[in-house]
Amino acid sequence: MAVSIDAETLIDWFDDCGRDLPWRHAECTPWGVLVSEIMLQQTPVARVEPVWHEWMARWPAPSALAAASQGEVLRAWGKLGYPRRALRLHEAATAIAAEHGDVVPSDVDVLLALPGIGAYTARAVAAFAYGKRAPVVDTNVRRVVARAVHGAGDAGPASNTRDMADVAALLPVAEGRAARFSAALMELGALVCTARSPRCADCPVHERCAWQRAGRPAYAGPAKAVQKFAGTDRQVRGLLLDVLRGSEGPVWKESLDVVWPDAGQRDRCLDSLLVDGLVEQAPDGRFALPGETGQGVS
DNA sequence: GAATCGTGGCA
DNA sequence: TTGCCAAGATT
Repeated sequence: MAVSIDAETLIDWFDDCGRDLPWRHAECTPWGVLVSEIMLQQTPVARVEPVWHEWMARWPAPSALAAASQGEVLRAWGKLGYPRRALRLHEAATAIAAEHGDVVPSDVDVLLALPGIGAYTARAVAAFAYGKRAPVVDTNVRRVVARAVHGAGDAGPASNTRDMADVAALLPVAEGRAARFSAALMELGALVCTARSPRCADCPVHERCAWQRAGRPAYAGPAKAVQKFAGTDRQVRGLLLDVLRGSEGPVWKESLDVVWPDAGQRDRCLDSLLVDGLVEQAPDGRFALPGETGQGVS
């Protein structure tokens, strides 16, 4: 019999200790929740919060974002990272405005059909914006479940089907409680059951924690792939895009060439940015953010 | 399943 | 200083 997690104990802790984040406020719209979830993908809360506020003031509904140009959206995305998220969110907003009456869908399968929305985000929106009962599995939840339920030091490689089944088995039956529990589970992983040095002394569920009972054994699974950054295409693409974000209009290639010494890698990255639709080239040969080549849309 | 895709803070 | 890590999605 697998160890479980007492939902009410965890929810009580969440009520007391959960962070007061703006997208958790009662007056936050489903659109606000969706924007937050996209921005928070692989990105720390502290970096997201100010940008999220700007976006909500500027684009309070999907149709408002849809009316903006891709360049404006990329500029407003700033340095949150993974800028393709911004383009996909723009696409999703366009679809929501055109096909869903400007209302963020509440159905998981409908959400999954939108660009940039995967297994996690679809269920997070369904749960946090609409109070639905769905297994919301992110990196925090996977770690908490690995420890509290399975007694492992950390989660192994992600397996969507297995991980969601694990979490589904923990969810309270009542819809409202399930959504609250999901938020609490994530928050526990973010604040207490952290990756590096978990604060077990402050954990509301440590009494029943399988990892605690097993003597907190070290993680025994396969080594996690460490992502390099320095010298990768990701870094070069970031440098190139940063030039365009910081310039008023289109720039000549010389302005882009200065950001990286290796011409081969530089050109390859510029090509990939063009392919991804993150950069456009004007007829005169200059480069700009999409929609800002000075040639109009038509 | 594995690789790829940004950025910056912190131990 | 440097490696690890942060509310993933897509191919």
